[in-house]
Amino acid sequence: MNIGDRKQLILQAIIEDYINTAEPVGSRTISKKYLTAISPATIRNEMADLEEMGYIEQPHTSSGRIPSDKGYRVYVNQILAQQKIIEMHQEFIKTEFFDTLGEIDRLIKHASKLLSQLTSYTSIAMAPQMKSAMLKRIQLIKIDTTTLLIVLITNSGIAKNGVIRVTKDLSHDLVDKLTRIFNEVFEGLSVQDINDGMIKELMLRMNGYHDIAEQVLLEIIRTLQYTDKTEIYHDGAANMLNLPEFKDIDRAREFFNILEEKEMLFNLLNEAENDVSVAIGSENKYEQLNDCSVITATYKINGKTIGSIGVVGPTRMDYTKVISIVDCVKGNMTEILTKLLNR
Amino acid sequence: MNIGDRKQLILQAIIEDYINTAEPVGSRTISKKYLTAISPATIRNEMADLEEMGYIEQPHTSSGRIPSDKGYRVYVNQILAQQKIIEMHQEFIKTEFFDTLGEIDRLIKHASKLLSQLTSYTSIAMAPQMKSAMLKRIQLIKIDTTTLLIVLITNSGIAKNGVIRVTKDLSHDLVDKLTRIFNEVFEGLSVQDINDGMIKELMLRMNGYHDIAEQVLLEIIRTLQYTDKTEIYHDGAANMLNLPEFKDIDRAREFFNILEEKEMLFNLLNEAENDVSVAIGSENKYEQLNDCSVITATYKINGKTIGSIGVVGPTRMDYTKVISIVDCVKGNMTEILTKLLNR
DNA sequence: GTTAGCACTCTACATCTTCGAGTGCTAATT
DNA sequence: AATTAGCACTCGAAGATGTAGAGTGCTAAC
Repeated sequence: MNIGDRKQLILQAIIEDYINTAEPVGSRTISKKYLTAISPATIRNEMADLEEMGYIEQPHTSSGRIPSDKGYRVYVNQILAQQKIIEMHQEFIKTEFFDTLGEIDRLIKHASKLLSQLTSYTSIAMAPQMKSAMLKRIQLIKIDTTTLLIVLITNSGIAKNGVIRVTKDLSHDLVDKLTRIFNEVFEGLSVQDINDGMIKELMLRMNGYHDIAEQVLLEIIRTLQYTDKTEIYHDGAANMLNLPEFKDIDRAREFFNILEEKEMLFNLLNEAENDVSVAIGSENKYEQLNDCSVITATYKINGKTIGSIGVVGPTRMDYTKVISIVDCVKGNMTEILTKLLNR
Repeated sequence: MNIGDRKQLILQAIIEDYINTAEPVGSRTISKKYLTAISPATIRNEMADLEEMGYIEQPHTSSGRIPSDKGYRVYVNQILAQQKIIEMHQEFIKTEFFDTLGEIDRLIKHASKLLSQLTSYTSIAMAPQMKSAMLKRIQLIKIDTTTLLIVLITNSGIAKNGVIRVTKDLSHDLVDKLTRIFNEVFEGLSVQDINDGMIKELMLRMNGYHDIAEQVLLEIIRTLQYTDKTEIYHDGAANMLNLPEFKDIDRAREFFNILEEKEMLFNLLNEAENDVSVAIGSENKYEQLNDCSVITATYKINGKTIGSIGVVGPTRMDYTKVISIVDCVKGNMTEILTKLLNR
């Protein structure tokens, strides 16, 4: 899929100029600012070719060209292939993160803020996913005669709470016994791993307390799933209003609507691949994002993917910069989380 | 501070028309739509007086009048005094809430969504404040050799977690003993109540484990305070972009910036008074909100205020409707929470 | 005290014009 | 054969102009 060296250079020039100015780029500009050795006329010919091939577009006759999604794709692939990831802000991000030891939630929110500040776009981030996390420990605590607190602790050291109301007054000994059984059956498993066999075993051992066992089990599943879909953060939404592409109120409103659809953000982040992935304009599965680009990456603990972060910006996005930053933030999160867990 | 019956009627007409249309209101409109018995000329005279008194303003010579903050204030005071709170959506809100039994967080988020949907403005809501909540129970759980999970349970049945890392490997018995001491010293108190005397007592009884006691105490305080300032939700921000007053991107950007300042939202909600309070335009303590109105109310458990909710909209806001809705949602939250706790 | 009448003001909107950036094509140049 | 200069043409952005309409304040009549 080689499009020719000179064409490639011209495409790159168009993209980079457009990223900076948000204005269609003309042949004269390219000749003057980027490729002084080539005359505007020649560039015009090449641009006609590039347009025919679908890499650039003309908003109207007699205006300059703007990159198409396909054009950006070529450009981004080049960046990704060349591992052109710059050590930009590397040091800054590192020091920023070392200031936020503490709870994981805080780390995620901090990462989100950092992403939006550094990129000047909108960041999104999901907290560690509980559905696939291994349960290290389940603890039932009796709060009062009818209330039971369920504390779930995962292998990654994250704790979540759920509450159930019971009709019988359970003795402390019984609560301890239930706790023990739950741990023996489910320790080391994730919610996804639970199958009928285990439930049968649980019920067998819970003889006489089937109703409570069921209640607890349901609450465990509900707590974990609820957490996953709701602990989604975003930051820097207001940044978007600085961009010329959002001077149109309708577009802006659509964008802000997306941010309030947690479900959608969840799906976006859930598709993030191992490393850094980029979805450009129409490549996005949601129509509403068809003139945005989304860059996502996953963070891990001990090599296991547990959540993801991302940046949403206009298709006219400074890809090199944003990819670098997302990559770097993801790397630092992984590092910190792993250290935190193993120390 | 009686401004005269007819003037009052005219002011009211101006405000109500302006709320609907967002256009300056002229004398002819009032004569035709509201006060058919009075001629435009008379109304013009009265309007000149109202303007002199500061209740209405003229954007430019030869345009209609718009209400000033002072004008809105008179209008709102009237609503509040007459207890003109309508039973609007009462039934709907009630049934909506009965669908969300479960965790308190969920309830708050749901309330926030409901507020923004019903009002078409932006809602804000804070989760129950932990700083002033009474601690019912403190539970330390050993996760592994160096990690201790702290579970805090308040009187209102809300649980929060904190984690600390310790250098010594503590035995289970010791952890239980520490748990017991912490409970004996702090049960029934709020963080705010903690004083030097208690810390001394704690240290005395924790002989030999001062460092751990201190670590736990700090983490307790930090967890509660952190929660308070960060668990602030908002919803319906995109609604604002439908309003003509936000067609100006700069104003919109400013507004969205406010929403990302959790600190500010926290302070706004923290000032909410018992019942429903209204801050109109320049009455707001933050300059950025000078052309917005904020309506807040507090929700309670067993008669004790534990958090608050609010709606932010343009000064040209349908006060009657919004005040009613905020009042009603607050009432339902209080009811549900109290029931939830006492059953 | 109220109202009709009128001259005046100001904005919003539509129309027109101009300017400049950019193009594609052709013919000359390398 | 590839490149470039030259030129006529296109189109949008921005300013200028004109007009209609909504609204006012004032005066004089009711």
